Amino acid sequence: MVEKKQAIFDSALELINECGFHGTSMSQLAKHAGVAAGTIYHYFESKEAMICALHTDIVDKLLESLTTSDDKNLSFKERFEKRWKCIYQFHIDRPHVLRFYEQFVNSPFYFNYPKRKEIQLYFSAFFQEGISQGIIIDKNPELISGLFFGSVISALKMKFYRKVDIDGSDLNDIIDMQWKGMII
Amino acid sequence: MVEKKQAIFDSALELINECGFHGTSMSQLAKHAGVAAGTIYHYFESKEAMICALHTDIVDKLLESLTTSDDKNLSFKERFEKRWKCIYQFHIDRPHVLRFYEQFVNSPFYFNYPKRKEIQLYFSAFFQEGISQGIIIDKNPELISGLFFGSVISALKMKFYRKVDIDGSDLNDIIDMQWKGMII
DNA sequence: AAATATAGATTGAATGTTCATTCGGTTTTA
DNA sequence: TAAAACCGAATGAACATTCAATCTATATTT
Repeated sequence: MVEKKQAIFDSALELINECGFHGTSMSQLAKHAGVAAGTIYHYFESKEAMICALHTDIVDKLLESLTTSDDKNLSFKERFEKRWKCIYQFHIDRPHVLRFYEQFVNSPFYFNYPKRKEIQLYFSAFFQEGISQGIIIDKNPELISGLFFGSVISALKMKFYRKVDIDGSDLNDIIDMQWKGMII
Repeated sequence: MVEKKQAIFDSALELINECGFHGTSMSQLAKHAGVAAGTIYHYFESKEAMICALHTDIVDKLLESLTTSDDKNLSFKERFEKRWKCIYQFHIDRPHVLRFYEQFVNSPFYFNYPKRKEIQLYFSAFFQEGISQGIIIDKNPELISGLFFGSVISALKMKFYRKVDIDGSDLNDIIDMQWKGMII
């Protein structure tokens, strides 16, 4: 059943957010998700496999969200803005994701993890378009996209971790700053 | 003896970098550092206390490095550039710090952790200077400094995690992009 | 200068707890 | 009625931490 799997994912996000990567045990997780410990192992081979599956699930949802909201008829600047806000909103809607995601991508698990390339390529391709159109500065698109993604994460960390009050006009300021730096 | 303490810190960085935050046990750490398990508990109350002390040690070293390299006679742009490069170089010189640092600041440990404010204030104050001088855009300096720090971290992650080749001219490009976004 | 005392540093085997994982059995679903 | 989903107590390994004993270095006494 998909519901139990999702309950496990949701609980994992909540518990990891609160107790950290370590600090979250499988029995805790089972209890919180309302399933037996054995059930988790019916769906996932191990704790590590569950965590990797959760990460994949999140990345898939984010990429889908980005793809459906993208509109090639808009100007590149508008697409840039939309993309930035899409990632931001994704996390606002799922406030437990950020900590999990950041813990995961900074863990040695992540090294040699295939999903990594997918999201990287997705962003690089977008900025390559901008470079080809002569709008974005002609620098390594991997670099550009890394800084772009990083600026969303920075903003989210300020909001979630540091409780810096960020309103809609602040968001536009941040996006503008990022844009100004990247255009020719 | 200070050497044993430093050996424990160095080993912790190395092991956490390789095996993650969890995945690094105290017996492993003791063995790697060439001390007995009990010795670690002579210096630190617990594993968590050791990790917090390690973080404090790193932040202190970074702030000292920033303070000694700062020169108020230089132009604000030059100071901006120097500051960016100082953080970058700090990590290049200590390649095991980044993973540990990022794991730590994204863990729930970090919430309500006094050292956090110190580094935040240090950066905010710098950008407040720039704003007062009419050089930096008049936005919340916490926001500005968060994005500044974030851009260094993004660059470092690309270098260390994604093995993106970043040379000296790339660094200047990244700093330039960041600068262009932040000036009036 | 030698002998002794003292405190702090260091050891590592022992402890009790917690953990990820298993598996024989039960319930649900198709 | 068979297969798949689910349960949760049981298991053994790994873990953080402790502590009584030993060592080291320095201070104090003879």
